[in-house]
Amino acid sequence: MPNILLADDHDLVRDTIAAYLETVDGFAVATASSLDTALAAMAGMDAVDLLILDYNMPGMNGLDGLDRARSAYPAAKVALMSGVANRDVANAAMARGAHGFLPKSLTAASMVNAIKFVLTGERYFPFGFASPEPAAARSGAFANLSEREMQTLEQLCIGVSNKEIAQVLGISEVTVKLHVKNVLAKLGVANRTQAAILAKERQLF
Amino acid sequence: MPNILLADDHDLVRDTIAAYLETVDGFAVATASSLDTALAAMAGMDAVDLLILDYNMPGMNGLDGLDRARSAYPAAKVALMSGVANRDVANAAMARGAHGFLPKSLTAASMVNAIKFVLTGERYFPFGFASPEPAAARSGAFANLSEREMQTLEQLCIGVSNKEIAQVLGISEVTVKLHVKNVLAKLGVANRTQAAILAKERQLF
DNA sequence: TGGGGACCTATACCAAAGTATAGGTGCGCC
DNA sequence: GGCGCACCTATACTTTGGTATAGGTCCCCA
Repeated sequence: MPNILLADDHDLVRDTIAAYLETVDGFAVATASSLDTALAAMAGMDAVDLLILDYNMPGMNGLDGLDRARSAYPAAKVALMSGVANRDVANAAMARGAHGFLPKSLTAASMVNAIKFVLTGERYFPFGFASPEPAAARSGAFANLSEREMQTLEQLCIGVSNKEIAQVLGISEVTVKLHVKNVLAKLGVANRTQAAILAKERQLF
Repeated sequence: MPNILLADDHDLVRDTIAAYLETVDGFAVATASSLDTALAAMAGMDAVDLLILDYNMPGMNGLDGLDRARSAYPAAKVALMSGVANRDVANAAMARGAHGFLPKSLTAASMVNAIKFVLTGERYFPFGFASPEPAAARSGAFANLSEREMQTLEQLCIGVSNKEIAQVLGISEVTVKLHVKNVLAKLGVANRTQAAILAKERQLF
């Protein structure tokens, strides 16, 4: 029977989640309303399998609270939970050794699955946060690019010169410049570097 | 009892994984050695809960095979498996609707956990692929960059001109050019675009 | 006390990038 | 046929990027 400590300063959120985990899956769930009370509570408890910390909670101070919890109780798994789920925060949390990142946008069922997953020793990272809005990738400005312009953009993402692009595509350098100019205009960026960055961030190439 | 179809052209890999899944967790595992035989096999089977496709396998043709499988059997969950696990491929696969990406670098236990996770309806994405080797990120060439050079690189990743960088850093454009030149040399790239791409891929900014 | 490295500036030069204008072909569509 | 569009080429030009060389200050460390 897994032992869970859930720390969140938002009473309603904390209690409802705790109740759900207890009734639906029989987890033993203790609660706390701040990082300090959570750490204090762990001192008087049996081994806690999983500590769930709200990212916005007194005492957290960003991800410092994560470090404090991990160094105080290295044996416990620690997952971060956040309502204002930000991709960078999620990445940083995982990089700092969190065992999971639980956005509050998860469904209750998914949260239980994620918690179970973490309890098996795996690290849970919600896919939606790995690559931001993959649906929007080819949409928007990228949609109006012609075929040649897409090919040109692909080369831009390698960082090669116009001359090299001309060789690869078998056209003159002048034409490449034309395509590049059109790409920049359609994407609304100022130069080839920005175009490459934009395409890279959208995971196009 | 979950029904799994595992398709991989590498006989040894396929059979050992299948045997492991069968004996350890009692999954019913069928196998195939190519995409076409896998799709054909599904036609004659009871509902398959999970289809696991090797990324490098006859008939896959990159991620086209994933699309084929998903459109042929929309009800089945589809996970991709790959030995030459590449972050971009993993992201692209998930963006195209894969329910999981299983690098062969996973331990057997982790793979089972991941498969169970996918079978619950969640989407599994190995954390290590979300931000590629965060440990190695600042390593290598990036380590020898001086503070100013890092600041310069950060600006390069926005795609701004030398003149603008000069304004932001409060130095002359000539000095910026110097820093840029040093950055390019230390990173071993030919121009600012490649430097920006490299840093972006390493998730430095 | 004398390097050495990070940092800054300057002049000069050439290559590359980007803009502007003008024109040509082929294709589909009304 | 005429129109628009994607595509190609060309000349001419300005701006930016990148290299080379030379020199300066500051600070740390042997």
